[in-house]
Amino acid sequence: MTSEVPAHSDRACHGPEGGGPVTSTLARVFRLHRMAAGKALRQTRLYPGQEMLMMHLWRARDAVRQSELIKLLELDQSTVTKMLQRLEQAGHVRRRPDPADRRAVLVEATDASCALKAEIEDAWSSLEERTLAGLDAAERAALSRLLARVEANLCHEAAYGEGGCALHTG
Amino acid sequence: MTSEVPAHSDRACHGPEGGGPVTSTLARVFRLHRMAAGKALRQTRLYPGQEMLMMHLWRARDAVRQSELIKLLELDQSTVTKMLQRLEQAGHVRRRPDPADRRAVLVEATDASCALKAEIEDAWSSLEERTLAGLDAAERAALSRLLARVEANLCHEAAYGEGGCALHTG
DNA sequence: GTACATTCCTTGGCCGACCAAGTAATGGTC
DNA sequence: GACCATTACTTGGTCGGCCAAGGAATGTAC
Repeated sequence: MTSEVPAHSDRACHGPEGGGPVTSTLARVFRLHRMAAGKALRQTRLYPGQEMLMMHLWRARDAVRQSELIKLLELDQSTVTKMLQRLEQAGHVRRRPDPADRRAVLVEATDASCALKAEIEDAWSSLEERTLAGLDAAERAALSRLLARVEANLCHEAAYGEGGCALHTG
Repeated sequence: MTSEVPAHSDRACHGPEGGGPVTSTLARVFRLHRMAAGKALRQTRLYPGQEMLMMHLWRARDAVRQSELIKLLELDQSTVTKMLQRLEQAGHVRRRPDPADRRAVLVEATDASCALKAEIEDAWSSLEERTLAGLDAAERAALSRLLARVEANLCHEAAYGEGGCALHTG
């Protein structure tokens, strides 16, 4: 017994599984969203995913330890390393060794990158709005809440082998 | 020192969002979900994303044109090409030119791959269930419906965003 | 039937993301 | 001090995913 879901509101673009598993819907939604973000970001010369990192850097006005960044982004170490290498190459980020701990690396946004800040935040909120177009406040809250519960489920799942994801959602 | 869960994260595990976190929640949920899927799939030697392709192939019992597959998966041509090359290399897929149209390529699942079918579908429904754990039927339906609406928004975006839309007031 | 456009697929390049393995510094224990 | 585990980051590899550009067969118009 599965999917007596209505899920028939709109079939503009695709339709393979229609009301099928949330799983595949999730994948499609994410990809569409990422693509839209990528398109919006293209003029800023940032690649999708990098804007997240930069936003963390802008928010923390001081230099941030790379390990802290990794925890915040919940990404693999090596992923962040390579992203930072490219962002540094592009002049958006500066890295220097932490004098207090010679293993660590301190990262900060360059002044040049700050010029992008407003533009990116603008693009983000614009995309957020277009993503949620047609949903009223209650529906948005419901979506947010449901996604948070799903996230908690998956987080718990992931935490079984490792120790990660100290997730809490208000 | 006790070996309890550290859980001394100074900040909650939420991203850099002022008030509308759906966007970043979506990203995290998707990544978590994909990681869980990848872990479940590892024993089958399939990589995350490939199972989607294989499921389409298994569903269509006959050979499928690659272009059809691309439409079904809503992925880039080159992405599918490379996935198929790897799947063929791994023996999960067979490709042959379409005699009726020498541009086209016909793809079908190998018999060997069919051994994975049950296992993968099992893993999928299991993951689906764990993802939605704790949500009752109404909540699942609501989530499905909301995601579908979001998808429609983004789909519309992708279709018309090329140069026509220009409706967001900067 | 020749020229043009379209479709179908491949290649190469790039980035995000993972894992696995390795180096370097730090910390703790004896 | 010497030893070992932990932390912090890097490197190398692989895949999924995109774009851009190309080649080959097909379809269409003139």
